[in-house]
Amino acid sequence: MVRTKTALNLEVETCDQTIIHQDVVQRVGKVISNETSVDDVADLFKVLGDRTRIRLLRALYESEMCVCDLAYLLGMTQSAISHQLRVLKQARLVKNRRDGKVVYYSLADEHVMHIFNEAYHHIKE
Amino acid sequence: MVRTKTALNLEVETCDQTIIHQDVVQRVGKVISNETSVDDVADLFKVLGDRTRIRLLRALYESEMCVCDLAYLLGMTQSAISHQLRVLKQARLVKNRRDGKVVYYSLADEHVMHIFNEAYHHIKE
DNA sequence: CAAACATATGAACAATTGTTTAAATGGTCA
DNA sequence: TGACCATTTAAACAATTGTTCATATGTTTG
Repeated sequence: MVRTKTALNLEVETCDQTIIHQDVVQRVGKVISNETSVDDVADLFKVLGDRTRIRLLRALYESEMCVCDLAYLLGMTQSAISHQLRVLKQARLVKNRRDGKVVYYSLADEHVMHIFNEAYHHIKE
Repeated sequence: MVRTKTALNLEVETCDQTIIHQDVVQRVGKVISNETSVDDVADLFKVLGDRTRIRLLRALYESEMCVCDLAYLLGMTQSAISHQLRVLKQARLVKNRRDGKVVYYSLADEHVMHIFNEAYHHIKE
C-alpha cells in the first residue's frame, strides 16, 4: 500500500512508515546515508558506558597502575579488572607496558579525558 | 589472611587482593573516593552507546523532525523510535515540542554534539 | 628446573537491554 | 461526538553484557 504525493511537505506512505516532511527527510537522508562513523562512535560510547570502566579510566587519570592495584582500589576481582582492561585496550583508551611480572596500565592519550570532561559538563548542565 | 608491611611500595595482601604500590593506591583512593559523578558519566555514555540513538542524534543535528520522519529515515518502527527518543529525552539529550498531533524532536543543546565530536576525533585518531 | 606470583583467558550464569507486537493516549477534524 | 491519526506505553522475547570460577600464560627467583 503505497500512497504518494510529490508536492512539498505532504504525506507519503511507504514500507508501513509515514513521512510528514518529505523534503527534510530526503535531504537529511542524503547527508547521513554514507557516514561510516556512526557505528564506530556508538561502539566507543558503548565501551565508556560502564561504571567499572569509567572508574578504571578515572583512576588511571591520576596515575599509572598495575592490575592488582586497580583490583584493590575498586574492590573487585583481578579477573574482572583484567577483563575490563582488555575491553578498554581494544578501544585504544588505555595502553600497557610490562615490567617483569607486573603489567602497568595508563591512559592511551589526552583524548580520553577530553571526552570525559565533555560528558561531565553535560551532567553538571 | 592479612600480610602487611608498612614500608613504601611493598606488598600487602587484604581481602584477597594484592597491592603492589601501596602509596599510589592510597593517594588515588582518597582523590576518587567521594566523587559522585562517576555513575552519572557512565549512565550518560550508556545512553550514547547505541547505534540507533546515535543515528537519531546525528539526524536531529541536521534538522528537527517528527517521530514518523525519523522512523522512515532510519527504516525502523515508530514504536522503536519512540522508545529510544524517550531514553534520549530522559538523558536530556533531546527535547520535544507538540504541534497538533505531531511531536517534533530536536537536540537539547550544543553539548550533545561536542561530546559527539570528541568521540569522532578519538576514532579518527 | 620447579615453585611462586601477576596477569590473562574461557566457559557459564545472571542481569540488562533493544525491538516487536498489541493496545492505549491524546489530538484533530468532519 | 466519532473516526482517524501520530505517538506513547506495556509486556514479552531474543540478544548482549559483566562478573565469577577455574584454568592457562608468562616471568622471576630459589
